[in-house]
Amino acid sequence: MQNIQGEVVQLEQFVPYRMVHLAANISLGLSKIYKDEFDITIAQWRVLAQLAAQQKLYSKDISNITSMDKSKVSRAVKTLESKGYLYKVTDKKDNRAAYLSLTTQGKTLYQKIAPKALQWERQLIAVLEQGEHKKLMEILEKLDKQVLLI
Amino acid sequence: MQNIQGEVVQLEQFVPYRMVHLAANISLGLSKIYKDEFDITIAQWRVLAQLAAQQKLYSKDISNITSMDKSKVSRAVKTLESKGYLYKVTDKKDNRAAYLSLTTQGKTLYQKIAPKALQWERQLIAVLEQGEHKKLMEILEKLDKQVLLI
DNA sequence: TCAATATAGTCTCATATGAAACTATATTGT
DNA sequence: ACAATATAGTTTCATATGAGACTATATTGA
Repeated sequence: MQNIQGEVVQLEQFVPYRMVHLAANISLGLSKIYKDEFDITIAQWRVLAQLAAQQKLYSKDISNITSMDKSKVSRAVKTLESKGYLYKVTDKKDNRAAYLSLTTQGKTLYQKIAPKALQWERQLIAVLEQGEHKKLMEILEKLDKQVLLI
Repeated sequence: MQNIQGEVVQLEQFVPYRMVHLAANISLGLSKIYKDEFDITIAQWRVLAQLAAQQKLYSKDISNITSMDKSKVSRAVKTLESKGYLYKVTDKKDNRAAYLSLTTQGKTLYQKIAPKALQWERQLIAVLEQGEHKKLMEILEKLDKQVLLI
């Protein structure tokens, strides 16, 4: 039986692995808040958060901004609408498209979730030293741009 | 209609979102290599990589190390076995368990994938400045530990 | 000893997923 | 004008997923 020759991927030192692994754990931890306390999926939360930041977006915009595919956005929007958290208004200039906006109920939901999400984030980054948070954001920014070019 | 009051989550500045978003893009980019060129899923690749680093692991070990649940590992192992990339040997001390090892064919596959994976990683981190790679790994390490405590 | 409990790994089931087909509408080029 | 093409958003379909049931085996404690 031959031994492994040539280059070896040490998964613990392999950036993609570490990144994906950490993200999965973050996603799992944070989604507990959405799911257990508010019965909201991560996709739904993202739509909610985008609309909280900017009223009147097309589904397409949300899809572009968040990199979620349009099926996923469509489903999240449908559920949020059925629960009364958002409403659609067909664009008069283009009958295929519809602007999405949060209802009062949707904004209220957002206001309940947002502080808890931020609190969770604070607990997470509490472990970082002075300046590391900013450094992390810079690095993520760079990698975000780079990954699209590979 | 009320405006959004209180704390607002700026998704672009929200560490969990940025992390998960980047990881999804990394995963997508890298998986193209496994999938298109070698017809291997990410889960299968992880099993392969763990066994390349350390022959003779239980499925349970791989599950623990990689944080993949046991169903996922079981399925990945089953497929890799059916393709002749690994084999099982029942543990004589415990008939429930089996050691997994790569076949020669499995090692060869690994040797083909590993350099491409590393090359992909090099392209990714090429965008980082001096010292940022190391800094990133330190931060990921800290966050990894912290996320389990929240 | 042997009943109760724990564990390794597989399988089932209900749900989530993305790709691509599809519907309806809009835009472009001749 | 109108045929060809493009786009917004929904739906379908085949596959992937995790939770938990399940089988077989091992360990613990009375």
